[in-house]
Amino acid sequence: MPDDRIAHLVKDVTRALVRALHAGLAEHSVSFGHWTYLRILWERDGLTQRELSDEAGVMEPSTVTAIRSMEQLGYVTRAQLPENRKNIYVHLTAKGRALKAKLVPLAEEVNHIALAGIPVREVNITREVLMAMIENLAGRD
Amino acid sequence: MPDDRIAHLVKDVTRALVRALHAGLAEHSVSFGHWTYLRILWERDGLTQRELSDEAGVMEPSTVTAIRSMEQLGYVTRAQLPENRKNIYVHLTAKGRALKAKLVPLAEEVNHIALAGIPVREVNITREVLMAMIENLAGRD
DNA sequence: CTGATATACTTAGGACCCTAAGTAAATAGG
DNA sequence: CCTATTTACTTAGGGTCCTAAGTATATCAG
Repeated sequence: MPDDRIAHLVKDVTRALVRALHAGLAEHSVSFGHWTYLRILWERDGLTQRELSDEAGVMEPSTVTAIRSMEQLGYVTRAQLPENRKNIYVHLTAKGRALKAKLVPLAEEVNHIALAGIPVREVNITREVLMAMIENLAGRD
Repeated sequence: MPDDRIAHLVKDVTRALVRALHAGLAEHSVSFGHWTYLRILWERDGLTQRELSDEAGVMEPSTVTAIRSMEQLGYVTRAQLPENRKNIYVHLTAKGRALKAKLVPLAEEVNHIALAGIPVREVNITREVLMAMIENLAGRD
C-alpha cells in the first residue's frame, strides 16, 4: 500500500474540507454545491450553463440542478437572449452578489485552519503535485 | 485566491481519480464505493459494520447501503453470532476474495498514471501535507 | 433486577455528481 | 435551401455520502 494511499488521502481531505465548510455555508442557506458556482459568478457574471460547467469542472446535468435551485433561492437569474435562443445566461442577483462578503471570509477561515502549521514551501509543492496529477489523469480519455 | 485554490485542487483530484478508476472497476461489477470496503476486508475479514465505517471513514448509513449491495452481488456475507446479537459481522465470500487479484493491479495502474513524472520526494511531501490537513480539520468538531 | 444509558444497526430523506439518452436550436455541406 | 451534424440544455436514473430519527440489544447504576 505505498502509492495507493495517496488516492485515499486525497479523498479523505476532500471529505474533511466539505464537512468543515458545510456548517458555515448552511447558516446562509448556501449548500456546498452552490458555493462552487457563486465563486465563479462573482468573478465573471453572465456565463452560460455550459461555460459554468467547464469552469466548475463538472458535467452539465450537475449544473442544471444546482443553478435551478439557486434560481429558486433568488441568487441568480436565467435568461435567454434574442440573438441566441439556445444559450441560457446566468446572472447574479443583488442577493447573490451580497453573499460574497459573508461567505468568502468563511472559506478563508477553513483554509487557514486546514493549512495551519504547514510550511508554505510544502503547501506550494503540494499544489504543484496536485496539478500534475490532474494533468496526468486528464490525458487518458 | 491564494490558499483557497488548494481546496478546489484537492476536490478536482478526487474527481479525476474516481473517474479514472470507475471504468476499470465497473468491468468487474464493482462500484467505487465497494472498492473501499473490499480493500479493508482483504486486510482484515469479519469486521462489524461499525468497524468498517470507522476504517472507511464514513458514517454508518453509508456502510449499510454499500454492504447490503455487496451482499446481493455475492461478495460478502452478513452474520450474527449468538454471544452478541447486536453486531453484524461481515465476511468475504470466495468471490469477494477473488476480486483482489483483478482489482489491485487496476488501482496500481491508475496510481502509476496519476503520479507519473512526479519526483518521489514531492509525492512524499504531498502525502505529509494531506495528512496534516486531515489532522487540522479533525480537531474542530 | 430494573430503569437509564450507550451501542449497533436501520430507515427516511436530501445533496451532489455522474452517465446515457432526449429535445431544440444553430451551423455546415451538398 | 435543406439535410446532417454539432451544440446547449434537459430528463431519467443511479451511486455515494450525509444528517436525523427509530429500533433493538447490551451494559451500567441504584
